[in-house]
Parts: sequence; C-alpha cells; structure tokens
Amino acid sequence: MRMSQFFLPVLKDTPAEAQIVSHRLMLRAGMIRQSAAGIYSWLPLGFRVLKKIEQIVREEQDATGAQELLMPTIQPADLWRESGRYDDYGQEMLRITDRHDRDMLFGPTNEELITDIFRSSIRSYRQLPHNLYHIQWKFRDEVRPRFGIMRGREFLMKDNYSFDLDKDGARRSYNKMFVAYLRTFDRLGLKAIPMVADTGPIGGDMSHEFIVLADTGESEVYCHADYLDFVVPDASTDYEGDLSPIIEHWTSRYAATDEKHDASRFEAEVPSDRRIATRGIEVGHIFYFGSKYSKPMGATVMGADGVEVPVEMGSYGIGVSRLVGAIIEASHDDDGIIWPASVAPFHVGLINLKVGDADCDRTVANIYETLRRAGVEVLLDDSDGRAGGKFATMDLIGLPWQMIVGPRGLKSGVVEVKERCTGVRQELSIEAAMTTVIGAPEA
RNA sequence: CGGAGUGUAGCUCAGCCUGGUAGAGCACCGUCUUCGGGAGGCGGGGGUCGGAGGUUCGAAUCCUCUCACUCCGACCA
Repeated sequence: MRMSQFFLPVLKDTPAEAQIVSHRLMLRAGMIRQSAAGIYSWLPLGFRVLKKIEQIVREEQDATGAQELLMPTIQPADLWRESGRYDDYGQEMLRITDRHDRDMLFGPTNEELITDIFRSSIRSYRQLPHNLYHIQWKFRDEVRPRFGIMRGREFLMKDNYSFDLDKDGARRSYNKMFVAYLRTFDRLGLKAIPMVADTGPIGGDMSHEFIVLADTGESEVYCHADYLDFVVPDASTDYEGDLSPIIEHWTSRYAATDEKHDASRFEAEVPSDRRIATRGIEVGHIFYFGSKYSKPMGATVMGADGVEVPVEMGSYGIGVSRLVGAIIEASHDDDGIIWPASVAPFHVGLINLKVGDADCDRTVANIYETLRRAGVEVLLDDSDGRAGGKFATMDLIGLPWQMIVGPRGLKSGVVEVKERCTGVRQELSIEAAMTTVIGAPEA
C-alpha cells in the first residue's frame, strides 16, 4: 500500500477527550473515529488490525472443533421473554420497536438466539456435542462508556456456546475453550492470566476471566507471579485428548479478580515477594452454566436411556475490539504503538526519504515490489514530506520493521533497517535488509 | 443514575471574569529557501463561537432552557 493513496488521518496533537494511552494512540494513528459516546468507526489502519485479531481468534476456535456461524444483531424480544432476561437485563439492553410495533432488541449477547437455533434442530444425544461461535457486533447501552474502544457501547465480540449431554461433557467443552484462550492471547502477544471470576448476570457456577495485567485496566486483580512464566500449550495440542493437566497447571496458583478475592488465602498461598496486586483488562470470559437457558427454553435431547434431558451449556466470550486497545496498552512507548508481528497492520514500513531522487525512487520501487511478491505487507511512505515527519509517523503507527531509503545511504549501497520493538537501527545492504525483514519470525 | 467539567477554524487551545468589528499555534493552499528524527520566510483560504430563547443600542462574553461530549463514583464483559 502506498501511503499517498492510503486513508491514514494521523494527528499531531492528542485529542482532548482521550485519557488513556491506547485511546490516544488509536486516535492519533488514525485507526478509529468516534461517532457517539462509546461508538466508533474503524478506519482502514484500525480495521486491518481488527481483522487480524479476528482471524487469529477464528483459527484457534476452529482448531478446537468449534464451528463458525453468524447470528443477526437484531433479535426478537420474545426469545428473551422465554428465558426471563427481557426484564432482568435492564437498561443496558437497547430496545427497538419495528414498524409493526413488534418489540426487538440489539443483541448484547446471544444465549437465547443460539438456544433457539439448537432446540429446533437437535433432538438426540447422538448429535452432541456441539460448539458454535460467531464474531459479531454487540450493543450494550453502558451507563458510562469510557476509554475509547475498551469500554464501548458497540463492540465486536467472539462468543460461542457449547452443548453437551452431561456435566462431564460440558467440562470437556469448557477445558477446550480454556486452552484455546491461552493460545489465542499468546498468539496476540499478550500475557493473559485465567482468574477465578464472578459469573455476573449470566449465572452459573464455573467461570474464569482472562486478564491482561495493565495499570489502566478496570478490574483490580490479585495473582501469583509464577503465572508470568507459565508456558502456553503449543499448536500441536490435541483437543480430543485429556486437557485436564493443562487446566490444573494453569489454575494451580492463586489468581482472582476483586469480586472473588480472598485476602487471607492470597497471603497464605502466595509468598509476599510473588504477590501481584494490580489492575487488569478483561479480554476473555468463559462460563459453564448448565441448564440455565436450556431448561426454560426447552432445549432438550433424548438420552440413551430414553429420557429427555435439557442440554448442558457453556458460553465463552472474547472481546475482539477491546483486544486492539489491550494490545496497545501492553505494547507501546513514548513514540507510539509497537505492534506484535501477528497483528500488525503491515509488516514493513518502507520510507523513501527523497521522493523525486531517481536513485531513491528506483531502489524503493524495487524493494516494494520484491517484498510484495514475497507476500510481505508493506506500507510505502512515498510522500514528499520531510524526513522527521516520516519517521515520527512510522513510529506512531508502530509497524514491526522500518526500511529507510535515502540518498546518503545509497551512495554507499546501504539502507537502514529499524526494528520498532527494540529501536535497533542497522545499515545493511539491500539484500541483507530484505533478508532481515522477511526472515523475521511472524510470531 | 449521583457529582464535577467542557463545547470558539480540521486539531490543540486563548478570548468570557470586567459586553463594543472573532484570535494564536499546528494542519491546509500558493510561493521561496531548506531537506536523514515533527524546519523557516512571505502570501492565502477556512469559524451563523453546540442549539434555542431572553437581557441589552450592542452578546462568544450576562441569564434561562436544551443537546452533545469528557472525567470521578455506583453499575457492568
């Protein structure tokens, strides 16, 4: 992509409304634009990141055997009356009346809808288990949206729903999601710690929140420092095998959000120099809630013994749009964002320091085409701006690698390669620069 | 929903207290000099001062109402 054609409205000044660093950087880097309180447009740069995160989430879900579908944003109120939540959910639910005066709502979550889909299609225990997910926009009419897309009213969420015959099966489904979440956040370059959590309005009796430690997080959290060094299961993990050792390992140390925090246990179980008491960002939440929805909504299957039973369900959410903010909170410096390679909007920022100089133009065009043919996503700064501005913009948008081509270097046959995360700059031959940038691990 | 603020040019803000022809920096357009870490000169375009009502000879400024946004708290994924 040539920057001269790319819609990238970067801001030099920090917009007044932005308080936390991720919000400021997202606005400055031209990733999002606010439309109303807690409602944002995603501009091209931000949208690229959002899609990359979404794709990693999708791949890790698919690896567990979960299947993707897509449910609508607008739902009929009647389904929510069946579960009893139409009244319980309160003002956070955006209620809509259509032209025929039918009560509708913009979905804040999808338990009712998926249960309806399930019950009308599945009749026998032989058809179980199932785990269905979608990645769809949700709307929750927060009293006070804040922190940019971290607590928006409209947000993109991956939510899935497992259906099992019995509690053992539900436990296996829960464990799969637990492992998939560990892998997902790891691929996104985040250290997310599973913490015992309150179940909230969804209810149920088993729940973990996946928390990224950050001073700007909204939850107070307490955990054992050992978690920071725990090893995440690799891609060869067999989801059909026994996952319980992994779960046991990842729940072996103290970790709780403030709702579930027990100060005396914390002090008894964690040596004082290993105690972490800080704030965190909730990026995922998994629940097991049994028959909470299947029973009132009549989602039953015939068991092997000829007795009809409500299915055992769980639901699992990842805040896809929130993750964009969480990653920035976890990875930035004074100059801007530092994207992990796995979600970077482009892999390389190629800077032509002197547009119009025949040597520079030719070299840059060659590098650009070569990288593109090698499948590397390149953002080429082909503007005729000044060097300082180009460097500042490239640092701000945080691409993993910068290749800087200028007349001074070309005279001695070198270009500069800068690695954003370390700040290390090297002058290399064009070939060596190419190898450095292409050969860099994709995380 | 309680409390506290803020709305003036695309962005950051001054002007408001004490009413009298709407400003600065950045950005943008033209031009010249610059040109490797957010350069400088000259010239230029751009704002019904969030909206409505009121007071006044005269309102960005004072008063009333209203809308929007932000922050703290409660609530929540």
